[in-house]
Amino acid sequence: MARYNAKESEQRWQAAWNDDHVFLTPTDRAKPKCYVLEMFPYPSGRIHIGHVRNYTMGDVLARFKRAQGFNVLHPMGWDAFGLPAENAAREKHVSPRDWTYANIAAMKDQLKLMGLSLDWTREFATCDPAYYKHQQKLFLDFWREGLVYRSEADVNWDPVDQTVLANEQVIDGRGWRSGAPVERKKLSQWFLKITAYSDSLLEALDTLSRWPEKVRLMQKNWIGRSEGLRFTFKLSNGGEVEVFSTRPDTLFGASFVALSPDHPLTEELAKQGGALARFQAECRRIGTAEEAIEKAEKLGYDTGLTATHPFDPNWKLPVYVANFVLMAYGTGAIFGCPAHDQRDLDFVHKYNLPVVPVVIPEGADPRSFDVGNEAYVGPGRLANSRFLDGMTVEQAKDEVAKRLEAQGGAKRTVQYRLRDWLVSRQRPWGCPIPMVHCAKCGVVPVGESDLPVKAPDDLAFNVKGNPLDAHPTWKHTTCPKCGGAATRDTDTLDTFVDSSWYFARFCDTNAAEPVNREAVDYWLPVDQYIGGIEHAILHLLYARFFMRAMKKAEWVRIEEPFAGLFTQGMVCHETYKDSKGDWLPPEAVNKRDGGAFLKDSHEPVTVGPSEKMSKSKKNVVAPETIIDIFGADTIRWFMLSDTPPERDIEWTAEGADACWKFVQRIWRLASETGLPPVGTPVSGDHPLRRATHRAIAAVTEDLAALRFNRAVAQVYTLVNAVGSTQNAPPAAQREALETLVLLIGPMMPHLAESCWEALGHKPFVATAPWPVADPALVAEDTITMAVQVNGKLRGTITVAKDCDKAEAEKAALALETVQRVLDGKTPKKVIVVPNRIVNIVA
RNA sequence: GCCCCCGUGGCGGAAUGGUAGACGCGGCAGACUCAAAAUCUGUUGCCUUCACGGGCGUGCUGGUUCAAGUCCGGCCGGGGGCACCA
Repeated sequence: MARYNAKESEQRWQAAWNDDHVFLTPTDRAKPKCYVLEMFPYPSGRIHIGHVRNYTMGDVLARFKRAQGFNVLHPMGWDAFGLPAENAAREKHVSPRDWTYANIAAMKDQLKLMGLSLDWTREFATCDPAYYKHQQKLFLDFWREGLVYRSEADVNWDPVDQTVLANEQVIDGRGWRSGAPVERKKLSQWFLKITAYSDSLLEALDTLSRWPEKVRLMQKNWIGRSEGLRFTFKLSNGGEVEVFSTRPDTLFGASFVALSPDHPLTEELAKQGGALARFQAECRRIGTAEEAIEKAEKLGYDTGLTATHPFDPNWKLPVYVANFVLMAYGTGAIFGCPAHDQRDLDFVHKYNLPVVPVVIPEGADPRSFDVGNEAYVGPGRLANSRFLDGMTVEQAKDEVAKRLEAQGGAKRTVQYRLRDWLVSRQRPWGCPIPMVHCAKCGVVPVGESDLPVKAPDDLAFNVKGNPLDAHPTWKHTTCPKCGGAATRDTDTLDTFVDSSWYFARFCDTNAAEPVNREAVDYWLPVDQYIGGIEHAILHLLYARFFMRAMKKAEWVRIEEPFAGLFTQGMVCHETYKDSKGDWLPPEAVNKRDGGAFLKDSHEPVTVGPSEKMSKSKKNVVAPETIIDIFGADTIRWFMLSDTPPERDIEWTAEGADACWKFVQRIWRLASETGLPPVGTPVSGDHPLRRATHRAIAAVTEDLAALRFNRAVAQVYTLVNAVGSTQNAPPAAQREALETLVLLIGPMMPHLAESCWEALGHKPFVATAPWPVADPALVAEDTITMAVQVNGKLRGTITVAKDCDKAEAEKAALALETVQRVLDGKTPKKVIVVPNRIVNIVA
């Protein structure tokens, strides 16, 4: 019997699927739909093993749903704008476009080796003008709907990438791509009004039942809703200042008012120059980097002004400018209550201001309660607070709000941490912002008939700043409104805009408008989205916002783009170092006799922990290499086996060998001769038939729940059953083997086709219906029940399914082991859980 | 600092409160072979026993329950998210 030739088989079946258009998206609307999507890749030029894991999972699901009779949409495209193309352009003197499309071609070839059931006719790249044309249209729609605005603001400036970043793209005070500490700059920039949907984005999280709890929680924290009160303090200079507080109950514990260094009032006071202006500059210099914040002392500048306590005209509070007050949150001004806020407490210790506890924990004495160095933030009763004394925190909050609202100038509000999405990027390889700046008319949108606004091809990349801005002619245009001379906006959109709606475009990639409404109504939302956890906030929040904005612009009717979300784990590998401490690639290492050695010199190698595959640690394996050795099915099987899909998986050579052996084992079973012909009726009740139908039920359930590792285990169980019942009736053997092939179809599609053919069937498994389990063969008719005495296992009994309790009890008590332990005593109590357990309490 | 998740054999991991360790890797023993590879069979949590058997076992510790890996409290360890957000 010939060994299974994966390479030959895989090429053959990939060609056959392609020739027969097996994976084209159905156009009928009669069947239920299932939209399966994996996060589309950035075209770096090579697929890495993380892609393989991601796309294998998606492909299994797509094939499984197709077999179950769904109309499946399973497309692929390219998130193609971005900085690496510009860097390549600068270093290799190629155009970003040529570089990107060459990478796409190379990656597509590699992806095709995996045998993914994708509809390639829907492929597009976000850098195609045919795509971003519609994105520009959406931008203009959003502008019309009031969801786009331009504003001068403090922005996060990445000094390495020479561009601004959104808040979500600043990780620990550093640029998400460059890793450079982010600087603050004041620039006029484009924003998308994501905060218009703060509440909706927050509340709808509860409806996303098929999202990981973790991701929902991360988004919830990111949006950061808090309820509080806005109210004003009158100032000694005749002005007033509005503050925001979530703890208005602590108002009688106030000891200062603090303004942000960027507060308009601070600006005004600093105009006179001098110490305050210097203080202000100092605060700005420190920036937003994590280390800076960690080390930065709470610093204040006493303005000399005082603020009048809203409940006591004779009570004056000092007004400081403080470095820890953020202009972007609340009103940019606060009142400080040191006893019940750690930050305020640190501040007053420095400036010797009073600390008056006003919330006293249950059981403590109000006269002697002292917070010491740790602010008390727990519940309790109000004290030292005049008319609030004795109230709970909640009652006091309410009372203060009521009274201040009555006095005027106060308002209960909800405050969010979420900021608007800054989408301007000073980069040329992106979607140009379709706006024109006219001296006479101001900002004017480009006419829709003039879309797409395309960037020129002849960009110079050796310039400082944005090559688009530096281009000699491109930005000069005429005003769409008055026809006079005007300039184009030279910023491009954040590439996260590109990925915020691509899944909607996939529904009809030929649509003349941004989307085909009929197609999106049918296909959206995406039923199962699969990708990395690293997009938990950025991409997934932006896409949720985009759906809402597109709904407002009447392109879609839904608000949530992804009904199901799955975040898969990373692929890891052991790390290796030689005696000099330099990293070694896995292929240079030979593992034997419990040790690891260099392949050529037999020098011992230090084996380090398994870590995410990365170039710097050299612990990478190239997908194309392992596909070349084992074939795609082996790699796919590895990616699905053993480790639950949401966890990190470790790639090992032994594991790959084992998967390869299993491929051969299935091939040996399926290519056996001596089976009755296709269509031989099978009936009766044989253990092999039971194993077969139990496998159908279990694999079906596990695949539907994306428990691929368990589905794999169930397949092994069936294979073991086939192997150990060689004397089963031939028809039952055929049934078992055919079932096996159908069950592995989504996971090892090429092997399945070859086996299907060997079993005498016509192609394709890919279009064959999913097997259905016979309930009569899945159900057990005899049950093994555990018998415990005082919770300790003493034996088992075999009884008829659903036998009555008395019968089970009698059988259990009859066990010799039970009798020995009971030693003649009568049990106090016997608990019988039908079909499960008998517990005898002695 | 705040919030969240996870701790099960040598390893990856199973287990609606009901026989802990399914399935796989690795190990051990055997068959086939001149030999090896490949394949097949058996075995494999720990301790104890010639054996039958017995005891102990899901990070530690208390609790709820006839019954706890699973539920609740406290601790220890690992990972992640947010972080001057008033």
